Amino acid sequence: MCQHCNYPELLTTARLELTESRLRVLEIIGNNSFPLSAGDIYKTLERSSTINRVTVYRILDLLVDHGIVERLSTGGRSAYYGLAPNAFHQPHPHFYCKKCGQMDCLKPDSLTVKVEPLSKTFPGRIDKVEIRVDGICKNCLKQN
Amino acid sequence: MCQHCNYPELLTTARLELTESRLRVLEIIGNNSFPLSAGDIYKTLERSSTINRVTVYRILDLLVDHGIVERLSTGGRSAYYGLAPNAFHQPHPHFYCKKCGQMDCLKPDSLTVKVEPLSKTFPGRIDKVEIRVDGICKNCLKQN
DNA sequence: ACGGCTATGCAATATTGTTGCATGGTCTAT
DNA sequence: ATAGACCATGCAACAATATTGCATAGCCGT
Repeated sequence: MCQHCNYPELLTTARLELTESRLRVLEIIGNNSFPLSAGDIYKTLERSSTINRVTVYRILDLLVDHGIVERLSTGGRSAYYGLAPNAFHQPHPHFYCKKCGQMDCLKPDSLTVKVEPLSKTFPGRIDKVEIRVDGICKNCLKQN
Repeated sequence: MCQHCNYPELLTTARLELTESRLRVLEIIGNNSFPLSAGDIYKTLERSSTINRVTVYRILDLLVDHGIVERLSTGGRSAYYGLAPNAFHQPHPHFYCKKCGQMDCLKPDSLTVKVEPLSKTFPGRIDKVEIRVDGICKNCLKQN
């Protein structure tokens, strides 16, 4: 849950038309404390009113392209989405539970990496560094 | 290309039946300098003799479960596979080119992360830490 | 050689994501 | 206010990736 982000403003600042669907997608992502899959987001939206699955994918692509939302990979099959780093959100690593598929955010300083040495010598363009911890979450450990 | 790994031995040490198909899958992964997708592996195998796509997926799952092969996520849609860290292979980060989908291995010490502080306080089980750099590779940069 | 276990194949299905086209709404310039 | 252009959304079909259930055939220990 983000106390600071103004979602309509995030959209308009990126010069994106402010539509009901886009705002709802962004709110779901921003108000959730952990990243969600496209399917999760679609199902949540569907509960309150109808929206097309394709529209959700397109909005997600759009938000990612404009740097408002971040697409995260998991140890599993589908991508997860969370608010992209901005003035209120530092980049941070994630934890993926191999058992239940839940993805959690870790504290920004719990794991850090120095990119400079690599970026000085790397011949390509570096856009971002993703750190993901895989394992079994507390809850799933208990169940065994 | 791995000069040190004995592939049949890797299989038998893990108490896995040594079959032609498993060995071929493992050799393809081990002899390649960068991780491959399941589809890549399947296509390569198909060129020399027939094998079922499902068999490839099952062998990959098996090798991952037994810690011989490592499943890597990408910024893209499918998982990639490389030799798992062992006596001859240190864990290392990877680079994923968003444009061509090529996945490359980076030097083990090019980016490192200290896990201990996290593992001391984290309530779940930590199996591995994956570091992936996303961007555009040298070749794709040239093409623009 | 026999019985059981395992690896593989095949077909069907599931999941996730994408594309092409139609429609309807919004914005801008007149 | 209206026309034209543009854009967001929906719908259907498709594409890529992965999984499941069941059949078969091969291997292994007795």
